[in-house]
Amino acid sequence: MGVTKTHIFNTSQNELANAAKVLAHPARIAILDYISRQENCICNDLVDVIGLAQPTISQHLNAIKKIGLLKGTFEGKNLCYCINREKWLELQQLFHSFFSNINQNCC
Amino acid sequence: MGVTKTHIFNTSQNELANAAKVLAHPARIAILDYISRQENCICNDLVDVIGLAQPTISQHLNAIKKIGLLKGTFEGKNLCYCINREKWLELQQLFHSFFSNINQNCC
DNA sequence: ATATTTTATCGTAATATTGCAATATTAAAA
DNA sequence: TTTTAATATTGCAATATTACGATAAAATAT
Repeated sequence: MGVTKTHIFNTSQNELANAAKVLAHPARIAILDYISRQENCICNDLVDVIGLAQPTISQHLNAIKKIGLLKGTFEGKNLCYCINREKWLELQQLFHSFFSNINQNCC
Repeated sequence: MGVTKTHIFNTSQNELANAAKVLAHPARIAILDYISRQENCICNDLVDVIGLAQPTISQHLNAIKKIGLLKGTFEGKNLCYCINREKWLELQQLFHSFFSNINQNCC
């Protein structure tokens, strides 16, 4: 026990939950905030900007990457993290419809 | 170690992360989905509808309650869970502005 | 008053997340 | 080729989350 029973929920419920999980840590919010403020792609001031150790930042970036929210070059020194706009809009839409499809005639 | 360093992040980052944390489990999405489909307040078919044990549902409800997303009567048999619309709209706005404030001129 | 029904809490086990030091890997620079 | 700089991976410790059986509490019904 202690493991989420994903199989008893439908795809869109799991999808939204997984997306929310990525946003469920202030470091990842801060990382996305920071990347969004850059005109160009960032390389990595993230460790300095955020204030967490490099391996920790790397793990958070990986979590963000895993759901496809980042694109760019991920090899070597000149790597370049960017928001994947398509995925971004997709998630925006996902959250939007979740928040919109609530019955307003309650209580 | 192993504990989130909330103090190094700002209020709105922590706020959004905490809201996302509530949505970061399919059971809680399913619960909110279900409540939203009811014209009236629900009492508790949730255990049957969702398919998790009663203590587990109770815990999930508590997590949703804790950030103020539910209102109603919480005592006794005739209890009544409802979406707190004010908080709901607040969260909707929170996510909306997060998704909107992303720089589109990247990569 | 005594069931009955409904929800909450406690205790516990399994798993997941967070964080970092140490180390490995990778690619550019010297 | 050897540094050097940047990122990834590994291993581990601390904490959080998820889930449920057992039990308690609370309110209605009998």
